[in-house]
Amino acid sequence: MQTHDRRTKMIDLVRIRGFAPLEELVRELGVSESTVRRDLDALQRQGAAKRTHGGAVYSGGLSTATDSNERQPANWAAKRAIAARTVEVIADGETVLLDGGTTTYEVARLLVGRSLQVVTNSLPVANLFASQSRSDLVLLGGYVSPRTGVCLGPYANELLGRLHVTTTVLSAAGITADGLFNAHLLLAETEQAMLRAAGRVIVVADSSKFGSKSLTLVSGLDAIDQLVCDAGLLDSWREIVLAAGVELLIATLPDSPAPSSLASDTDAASAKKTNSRQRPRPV
Amino acid sequence: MQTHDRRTKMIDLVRIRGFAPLEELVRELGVSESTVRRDLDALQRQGAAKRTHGGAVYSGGLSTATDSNERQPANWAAKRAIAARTVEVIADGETVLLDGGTTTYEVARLLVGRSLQVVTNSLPVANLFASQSRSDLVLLGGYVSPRTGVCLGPYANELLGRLHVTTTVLSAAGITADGLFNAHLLLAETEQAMLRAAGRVIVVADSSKFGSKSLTLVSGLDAIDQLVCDAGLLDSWREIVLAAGVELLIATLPDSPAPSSLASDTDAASAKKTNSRQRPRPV
DNA sequence: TGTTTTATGAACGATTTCTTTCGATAGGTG
DNA sequence: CACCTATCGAAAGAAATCGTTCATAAAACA
Repeated sequence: MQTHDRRTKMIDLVRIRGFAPLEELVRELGVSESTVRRDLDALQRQGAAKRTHGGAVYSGGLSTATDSNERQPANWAAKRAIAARTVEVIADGETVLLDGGTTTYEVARLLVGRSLQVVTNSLPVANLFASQSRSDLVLLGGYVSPRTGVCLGPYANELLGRLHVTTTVLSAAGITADGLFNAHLLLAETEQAMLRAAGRVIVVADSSKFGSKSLTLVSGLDAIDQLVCDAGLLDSWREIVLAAGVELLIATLPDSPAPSSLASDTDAASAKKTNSRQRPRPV
Repeated sequence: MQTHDRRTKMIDLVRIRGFAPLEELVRELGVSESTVRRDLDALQRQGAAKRTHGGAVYSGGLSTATDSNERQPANWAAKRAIAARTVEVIADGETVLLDGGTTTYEVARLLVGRSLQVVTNSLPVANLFASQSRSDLVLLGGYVSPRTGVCLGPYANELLGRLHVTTTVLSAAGITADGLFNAHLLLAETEQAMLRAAGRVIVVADSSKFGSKSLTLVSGLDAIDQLVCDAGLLDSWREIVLAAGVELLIATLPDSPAPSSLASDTDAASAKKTNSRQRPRPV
């Protein structure tokens, strides 16, 4: 077996499994430990895999580009908080349309396990729900953008034209008084179709998005029903948003209620613990 | 922070990253190493994660169910050989439509990195190409089947009606003289649409599929241009296939590191090596 | 054909991680 | 108030992994 073939097989194995222990690679490829280590070094330099203690993780795919690497911790905390606040206003049984983007991805993660009908154009989001049987999943088709993993193009827009969802969760690259901006022309068209398909439009955007325009205008602020943002939003922006008739939801950082309840890990005290969630909800 | 919340966050982190080093979990969750280990043990007993040296891998999703576990080694080797033979008859620059299924997934793996236009209804296949910029990717939309991760339904079929591809690679649950069979009614319709969209139809099926019917008939043998199978195909089936005007491609196992032969090789080689090492060559 | 380069496997010390064990703290219970 | 359980953090020995080095074999090359 040649070196190149072996490395191809190796990265195949790592990619399929997501993580491959070194010992397993040694066994399945029939070469020595040293050779596997050297190959993994080469694959790591090449960017296809990332070595860890005991093996290697696949890092060539979308997963690395989107989430594995470090993001700004502050931004990440804000996104998580926004996502946690967003899922509070989504009820079980709804049909939810999820846009692409890191913030909507966080929303999607928190929705996994809920009883929902999910519609999305994002491949990473679809992967979250694909294995679940709790929620139905509808994927918009079309051309898949390599960098972001979202489906674009006329097919996606046309399919959207025939769907109606109760709630659309939309992301944005920038927000000004003029409305929502996005960096992709095709994506803007798809998002406009998402707006038309929605009974309720929720926009998730951290405060850093405000005041910055991007390539193309998606829609005006009046198309938005609810906007979820972190507490860093300036008062001037709050006024602008409220003046446009948008309900503003501010996510607070310290509180992070995980709505997903796992099965009883320890049988004893779980019943009492579930009561620990205290959130006086004024109606 | 409560134990349950912490474990929820932990499995979230592991799921997002695919692999999470222990040290990273210690840092991000703000607890001691011992606690993280104990939690990972619990999550592993629960089946949500799998511990490895230095961290944990997510094991709750589709990846585990579909590929990480062991498949039948014989069948797997046949599928790989079929896939290797199939990609030989696919030229760069083609527009290839890839069906769902484990064999077509192997074909897809070997096509990653080629310069192609790929159309598929399979989420796992799409994930293989999503990160690549070498090949364009078009994903069929529609309802996503939770178990297999393929897109089904009228939307997928309608989109297929407007596409034309040079080659369709189709899988089958069973093959008889009547034609191809499949186990899903909706999938059969989608595959019929795939046949109509194709300039050339390649069916990949290992020899165990022959002679077994399944829920529904997809098409007759005359719709097939090329059929790729392993060498275990009986002559009687070969005649039937050839009589239907199908070009038959038999996949051979050129490099199959069978464990028995590998072991004997190792023994012989080690004996020889030991001998030569004991007698150093004079310089 | 002889030389150079590359690839491979084995060994050893250094480093890291794992498991086990122990003590401390918080919260519930009689 | 005393007791008990569950959880957590820390330490130490055991085990596994990593990086390096060296010798051999194969391949590329002149």
